[in-house]
Amino acid sequence: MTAVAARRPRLPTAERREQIVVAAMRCFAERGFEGTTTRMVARAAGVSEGLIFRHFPTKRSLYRAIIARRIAEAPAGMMPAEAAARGDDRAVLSSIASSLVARVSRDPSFMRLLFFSALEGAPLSRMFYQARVRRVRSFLASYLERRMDEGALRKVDSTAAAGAFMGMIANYVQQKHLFRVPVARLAPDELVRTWVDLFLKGLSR
Amino acid sequence: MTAVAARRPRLPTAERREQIVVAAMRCFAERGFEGTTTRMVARAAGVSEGLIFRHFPTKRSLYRAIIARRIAEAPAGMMPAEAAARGDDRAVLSSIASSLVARVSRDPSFMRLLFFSALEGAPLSRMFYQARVRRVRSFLASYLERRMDEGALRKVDSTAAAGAFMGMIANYVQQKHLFRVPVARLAPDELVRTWVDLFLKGLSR
DNA sequence: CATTAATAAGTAAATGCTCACTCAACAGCA
DNA sequence: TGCTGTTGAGTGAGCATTTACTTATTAATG
Repeated sequence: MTAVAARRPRLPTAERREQIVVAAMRCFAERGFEGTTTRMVARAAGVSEGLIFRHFPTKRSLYRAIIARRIAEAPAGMMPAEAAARGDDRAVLSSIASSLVARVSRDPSFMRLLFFSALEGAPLSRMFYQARVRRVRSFLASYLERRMDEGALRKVDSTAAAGAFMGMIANYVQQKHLFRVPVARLAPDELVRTWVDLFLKGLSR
Repeated sequence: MTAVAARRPRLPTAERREQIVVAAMRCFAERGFEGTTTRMVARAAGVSEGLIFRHFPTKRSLYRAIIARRIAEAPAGMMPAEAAARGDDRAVLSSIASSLVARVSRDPSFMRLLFFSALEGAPLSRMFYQARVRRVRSFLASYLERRMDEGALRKVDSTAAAGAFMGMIANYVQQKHLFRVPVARLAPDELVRTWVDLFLKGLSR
């Protein structure tokens, strides 16, 4: 974990900065802003505490850099345009659900960071939420709305419906990776199918 | 907020303890364990910092006392036994949903505390979760299972189904009271109806 | 291609401040 | 008067941040 400096590993600014950001991300995701000390970050990055402040003026600015970077990442697979274009409800919903489950399983620190930032009231937390959670729901809501207009699904409030679907998934990943409680007998792909079936049947005419 | 001491208000132990606990609950819910200082708690309770340590040996023990107390509270209305007994699906689901929404609206600090404790890895956080979240879901899962056995609902994994329903609600209250983003066009009771309709139709045979 | 001046990367050790926690003294009540 | 709830002034530890300094890399010059 700790990249111990094997004798003076002088790095160019960008690389070192990257290294610090990566280490800090792990720390902040694990213990939150208040729960993380600059000493911990330095240890995790394998550098001296002072160096952190050469790259970032304050601890808070390091935190901001991390959130900003995660905001910038693209939510790949969670807005399946093709499936949406051809009106394949099942594919749209499955894609959203399974890519969300997969993404969080691969990197739970992301979700932890999201929740920490919301709870601790970081200034960027709203943007964080908008960029990474809201957008997917809006995409789904628009899609559902269109399908309702086409008469393929029964009419209900599209935002509420999209929220309901996202909630099924969110609840699962939260329990699994945030509360870390045993969560379901079903395998992830069976769960996804269950959600999609339930939801589509619920919206059928 | 700060109950300023109007000249030496000597209180019996139990009362003073209560007062400290209540103030500390607000603080910890707002900023988490790491983000709260004993000074803040003292201010909020209107007592000196020293007094806190006469009633609780450590900051952590105060935190534990709070979590323990919240574990002990009963989740009123969220396990509607009568409606369940007479097999009124709509009443069971509506009752769970609307009492959860109402409870969190009335006291959002509860949910914040739950999430903080999970993220910060408080020792009691698992019990907290079990007592207050898991139990309701288990209740619902058993109910659904029974109704499936009776042939009133189609057969799906009851735990997954219960989780899906709870997720719809949880997602909503989280967005509203934790992320504090604008969340739905619908009024709470309309939302509840939408969830229940969607879910029951999804489980119909 | 040396030599060296300038700069960038790095650190250890301070700095002042805040934290959780303690304690001697005091004030209200039986 | 003795008991106890209460205070406010401590205390050392640990925090984010700064400083003063060392060492590696680059660039310019003869």
